[in-house]
Amino acid sequence: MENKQISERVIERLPKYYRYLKDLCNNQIQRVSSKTISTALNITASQVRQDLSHFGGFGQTGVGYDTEYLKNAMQEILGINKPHVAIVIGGGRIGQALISYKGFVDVNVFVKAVFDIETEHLSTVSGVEVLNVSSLEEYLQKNRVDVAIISVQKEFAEVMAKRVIDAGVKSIWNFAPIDLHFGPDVVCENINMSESLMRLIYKSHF
Amino acid sequence: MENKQISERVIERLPKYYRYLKDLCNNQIQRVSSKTISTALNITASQVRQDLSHFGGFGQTGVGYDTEYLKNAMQEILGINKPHVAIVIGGGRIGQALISYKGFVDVNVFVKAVFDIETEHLSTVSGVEVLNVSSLEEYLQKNRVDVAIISVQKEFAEVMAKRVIDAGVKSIWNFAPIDLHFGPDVVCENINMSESLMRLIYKSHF
DNA sequence: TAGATTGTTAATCGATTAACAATC
DNA sequence: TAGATTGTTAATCGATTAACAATC
Repeated sequence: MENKQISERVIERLPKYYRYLKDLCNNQIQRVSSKTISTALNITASQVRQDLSHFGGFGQTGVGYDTEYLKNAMQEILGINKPHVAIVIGGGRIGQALISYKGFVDVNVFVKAVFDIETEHLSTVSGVEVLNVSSLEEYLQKNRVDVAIISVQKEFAEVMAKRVIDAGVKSIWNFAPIDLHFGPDVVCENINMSESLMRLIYKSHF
Repeated sequence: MENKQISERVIERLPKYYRYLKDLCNNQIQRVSSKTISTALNITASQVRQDLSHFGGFGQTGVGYDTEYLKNAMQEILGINKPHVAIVIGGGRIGQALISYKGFVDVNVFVKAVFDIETEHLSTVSGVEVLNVSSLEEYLQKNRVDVAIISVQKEFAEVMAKRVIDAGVKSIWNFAPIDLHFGPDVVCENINMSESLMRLIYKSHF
């Protein structure tokens, strides 16, 4: 879509802009300045304008930004204006929490199935199929899946990720405590709770 | 403890060093070079040496690092050599998953209690007290708590965080989809799943 | 000894901040 | 018009990388 290379730093802030703009829209606020955005997000106004200018000129000189317009633009930039289909690999505690996670709707993501080696113990959630991992490849052949959510133990994370990638999935959302990296055409985000907790404890020592 | 100001970038890598060193120790590998570490972690050898040198000289010129020694040093630097007590605020799906999360043991963190406005529906986990939020302040007065884990809806996250901070808690691990910031003597790490998912979808558009 | 590798200083690179002309 | 605020260019700052003397 965009072809300029956007730095990871900027990408990190994009969801924050979106979230804030959604708040403003919900509160019927129609205009906002880079200064106001920057204050809310603990960054500088310069940075806000720099970041946004990577994707185009959304504001009006002397006036600011139209919240509704900028919100919609952010939605498109992020790609969450279109629906995405996800499956969950691993139905343990975290997997279970994920399939009933409310936040998916906000970003237009729909979990369609959960896979595990043992399906009996899994409680069903409406709209989410419960399947055995053995049928993973078959499922992926028949169904379009945009995102595979990995919530298995760290020993199995890499091999499960490889299986879905071999079957054509291009996006991995990984909850196992191991950093997954793949080739250039597969994207991955790691939610590493244990690393986050270590950083918290580190920072608390001052 | 340390008084030099360590940049957020370095802090992000500390848990990764620790994890890798633990792996090496488990595999009975006794020595490692900055080059080997850097390859495993997808960074440069220079960076490894720069990072470690912030905390002292752990290696031996011409030889490398003793894995056991460096692992223990990292453990101390991170502060996870000492046990930390945590409580969970919010017994929803994420809260439930957290109280039975195995990863806590690795970082010497122990969840002692979970608080919710409705305690009946909460299944008990051995060693974890189930309590009503109304008794939060009383509990904090009687028990030492190092970390408060916030897993309530975003509307309640800030107010719950404030309550535990007022009661003396200095570290907040926040799972609500809102960035919490506090004064200089309170540290906070946000696990923002919805932001991570947006970044994943953004990156998948190339 | 020769090769390997550290810790540190200097050079480079990239990201953040400041400044300002354009303009509503 | 005067004040506000954008988008962009230039200046600054900080983090990463390179280089190398020290030394095992």
